[in-house]
Amino acid sequence: MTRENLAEVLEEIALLLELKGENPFKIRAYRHGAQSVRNYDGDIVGLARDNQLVGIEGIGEALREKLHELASTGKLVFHDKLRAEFPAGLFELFDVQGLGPKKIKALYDTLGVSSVADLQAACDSGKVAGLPGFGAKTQAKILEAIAHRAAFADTFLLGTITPLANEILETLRTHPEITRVAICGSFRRAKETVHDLDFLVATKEPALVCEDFTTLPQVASIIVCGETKSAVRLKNGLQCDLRAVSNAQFPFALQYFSGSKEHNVALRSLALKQGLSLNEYGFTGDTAKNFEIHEEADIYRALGLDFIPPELRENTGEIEAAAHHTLPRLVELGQLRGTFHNHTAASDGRATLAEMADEAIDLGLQYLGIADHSKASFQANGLDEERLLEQIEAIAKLNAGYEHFRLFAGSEVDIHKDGSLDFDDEILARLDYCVASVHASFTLSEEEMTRRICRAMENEHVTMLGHLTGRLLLKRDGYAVNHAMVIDCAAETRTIIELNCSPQRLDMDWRWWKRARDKGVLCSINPDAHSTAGIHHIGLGVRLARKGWLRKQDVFNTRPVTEVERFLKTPKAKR
DNA sequence: GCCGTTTTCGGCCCGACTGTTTTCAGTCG
Repeated sequence: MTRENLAEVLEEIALLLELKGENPFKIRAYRHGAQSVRNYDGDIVGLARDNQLVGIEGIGEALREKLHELASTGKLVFHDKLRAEFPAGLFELFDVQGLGPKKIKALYDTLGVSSVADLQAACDSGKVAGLPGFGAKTQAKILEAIAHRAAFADTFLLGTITPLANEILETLRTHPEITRVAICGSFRRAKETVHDLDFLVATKEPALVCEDFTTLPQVASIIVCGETKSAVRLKNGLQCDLRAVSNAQFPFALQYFSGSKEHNVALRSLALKQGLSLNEYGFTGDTAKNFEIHEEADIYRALGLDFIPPELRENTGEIEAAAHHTLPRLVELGQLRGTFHNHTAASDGRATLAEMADEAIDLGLQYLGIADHSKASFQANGLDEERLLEQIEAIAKLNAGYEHFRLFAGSEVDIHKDGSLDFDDEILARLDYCVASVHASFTLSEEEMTRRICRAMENEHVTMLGHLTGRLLLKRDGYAVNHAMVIDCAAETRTIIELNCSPQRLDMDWRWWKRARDKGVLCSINPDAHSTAGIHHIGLGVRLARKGWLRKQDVFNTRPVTEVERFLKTPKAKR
């Protein structure tokens, strides 16, 4: 049972209750509960198992008991009974854009539609258009949505769509009728994956701008186009929404559309307590006139809050911290002085040592850690002892030629199934540092995997732990591992944990960093670069580190080269 | 179903767009 399993069951209950036409607030409570489970920065599964879910926002008595049953027995009778009322295929209908619970229920009740295949057939035969509340246009839109669903994923990696997002942003910036522009939504909050891009513009000509948006060269089809809002599908399947507001409304809309929904609900209820109603256009209420709002920060200030960086807006304690003026000062890209965990052509990278170093120098870094694979990763052309020693020598030679730059000789050493390492201690001792990672035997039990990783961290030469779960976002889940125990072990053994910022990894997950930070565990923002371009992902890494509440002092590679050298020469116990 | 220095009951964010509607329901964010 994982955190995600728990959250998914709650989400599914919410869907089923929607189909039954239950009280919308009850449905929202289940959704909110799922979100709380996903975002909780602790061992939510263990707490649920031990029936210790108290004081967690959004989880009351009923959800506590249900989560306890689920975590301790692996099933939930309430859920099973609910599920038995509807065919399983009905769930996939929620993936079809434009279909919600009411329409799905109508289709099921009248036409017996219980899967996307049924729906396709019902549309093809024209039966859908004849239903009350449906029509020819609805039927055509459903067919279009089914085709889209088959052709594209509906989720994209933050790191891979960032260039496209910025390209559109720059185009909008040049529009003569647009004065301010921003990307909002989960992109701005640095969620690791996003469903769409939300563009916001300030303009005096909203309808014109909305129409122009639908003619961008990247657009494949138009979803909606109204007076102040339009939405399009790009050629790669990504949906982009545009909202057009006035200059005065812009800060409110920026705040509103940046979300998260949970953050906004909390913010609005806080505003209501102060006699203010907040929406995407401004404040209303008796005291609304007292505030001059020009920037987003002014809205937070009006509510007695410090400015909350978008990455933190998940309603996981940021509003309380902003009220008490205890928000962290988050790490910034410009504070990074170097980075570790980079590959070269010696293993499975593309560039040479010198090329990687030159790129790091161009980025303004003071140092770059090389960490090619070790011999057990033969699929990645891992280095054996002899090749590793040659690389150490090559690095020393290059270092002699740099004036204000240094390469660190390291290795991404495989953690064997039993927790032993792929190189002997004598070899590891020759390195400046070492990243230890799991690359095989993914199917161990959670206990075995946790023990395996902790054993590796106990090694004096293991400086940092690589990609904690091995997950590949949108492709495969990480292996089972107890995060809380690994974090505790990292704290005890003074082992750094990597934030692997390769776009498909972003591992360790941002939800765990606050806990790690509070235990005194250091983070290293590592790009796992396999090419010179790959080093640039440290920018993405910083965004995720910020999302994990990390400050400059929590991130090892913000330290200048001299401090890093001193740190690496100090025995782990004294670090 | 959750929550509370207005409340243990009665609230719970709300606006835009579309399509099928003669005034609004459903979906989405």
